[in-house]
Amino acid sequence: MSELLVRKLRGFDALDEAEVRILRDIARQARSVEARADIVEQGSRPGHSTLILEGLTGRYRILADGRRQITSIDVPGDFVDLHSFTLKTMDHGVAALSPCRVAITPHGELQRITETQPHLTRLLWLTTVIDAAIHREWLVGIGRMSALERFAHLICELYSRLGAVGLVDAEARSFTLPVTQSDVADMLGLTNVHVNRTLQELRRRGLLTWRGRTVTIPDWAGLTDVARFDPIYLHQHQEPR
Amino acid sequence: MSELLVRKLRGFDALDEAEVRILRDIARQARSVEARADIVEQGSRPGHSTLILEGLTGRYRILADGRRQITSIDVPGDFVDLHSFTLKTMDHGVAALSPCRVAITPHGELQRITETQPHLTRLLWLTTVIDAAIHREWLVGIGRMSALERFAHLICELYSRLGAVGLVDAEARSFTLPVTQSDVADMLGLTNVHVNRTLQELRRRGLLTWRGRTVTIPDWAGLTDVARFDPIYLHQHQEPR
DNA sequence: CGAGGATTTGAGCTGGATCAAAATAGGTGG
DNA sequence: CCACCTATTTTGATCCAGCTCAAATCCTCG
Repeated sequence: MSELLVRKLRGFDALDEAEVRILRDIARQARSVEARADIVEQGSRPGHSTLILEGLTGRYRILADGRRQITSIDVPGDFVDLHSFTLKTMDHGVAALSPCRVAITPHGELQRITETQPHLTRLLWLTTVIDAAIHREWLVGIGRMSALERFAHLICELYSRLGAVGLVDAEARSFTLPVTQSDVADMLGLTNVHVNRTLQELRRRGLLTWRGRTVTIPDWAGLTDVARFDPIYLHQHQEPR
Repeated sequence: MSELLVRKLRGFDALDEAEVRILRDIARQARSVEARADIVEQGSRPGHSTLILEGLTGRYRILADGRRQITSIDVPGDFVDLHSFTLKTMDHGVAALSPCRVAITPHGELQRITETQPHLTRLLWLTTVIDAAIHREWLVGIGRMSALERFAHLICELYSRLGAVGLVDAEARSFTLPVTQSDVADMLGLTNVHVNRTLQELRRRGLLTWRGRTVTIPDWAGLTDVARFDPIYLHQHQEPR
């Protein structure tokens, strides 16, 4: 069930058979979630962490006056709230951005892994540390880059992350992005109107198309150049951890 | 030497004597770092993690054209790069924002803790997960809040975090903030000019004074109100982890 | 084939940027 | 203790990227 997780962690370090067995067994009770439904509520104290099998989810905060900021997007193979295992209380919500399938891992199971599987523990720790690295990258984007640069950067990031779990069409340089422009606006700290205008500029420059739910990148070099995209922050390479 | 770390972790969960002994012994080779010097270089592969004993440090990225974004600020008792233990390669730099004293913990030591001290491992993991929670809070600020709101929020956060390690004057509601307005600008994603104007507005409203290196908060309720500050994201309370 | 959500366009506005210069403050050496 | 030097803070004037509000258009899928 959680083959994607195995695949993702193998991208960071080799796994032995016992570890693979544990990971294959880690996620239970797969269920479907409809688009826009909350998967984890802000302020809740979940007794399990949720793994995405299909679809995209977003961690978000809504301010009193309705302003929303999506602080991260998660893709299949990601835990949306592994951090709730040590944090205990959710300081933000997690919503399905598209229809999703998810599975859960009881925190007791994670506890057992920390007691008996130090290497696996370090790898799970690593995934939360990479979440933080992505947050930092977004901070640099929202804080210091233009709308055009950060939209381009987001697309580069998603292409790389989805690629790591085999969810891109490498031939066509395309992937499925089943979210609205308003969702993208809440990720980039922009309005939907400005996201739309920025998208048009990316199209005009021949860097991107986005028709239906499919994003295509006709000029990867051009896009990474505009985005100043350097994938090291994703740490997608194997080494002893 | 790392009494502050003990104090900080005790704020999250009770520690037994063996754990306290390990933590007291964890940081070695204290040294001084002058203001503005790099403590960890972007792209480096440190063999140890650095703990702050005194002073303030910032994690930062500089873009090709010189724009700088500080993605987090660390205070005494914080590891500036505990994440480098699993990440291996630094995807950003860490600089001393003021004169600092720091100590180091070899990664081999951390490795040993993950092999033999699951509870301590979870607490160290927790500190990195709280770093991420702070990143998310900053994202909400930069993405969706005004300059005034986020400046106020930063001050509330620093007061809370410094308070957790005993570095505020609770009587006077003041603390030492030995950084420049340009540093604050790079934290908030603003220019130094606008930070200055925003500071004047905070002063005018009687929410804040900042003379020399001392920040005083004459009206905590007013400041938290402007900032929409809710400290849950700092997770500063004891519970079994 | 219709309806409601999503995208797109238009027009005017504003928070924060930019550029430049003046006023202060902290350190330092004499 | 003073004079000086440099970094920092503050002010002023102007500009612009992205916002707001409002109204089409265009999908999509039931």
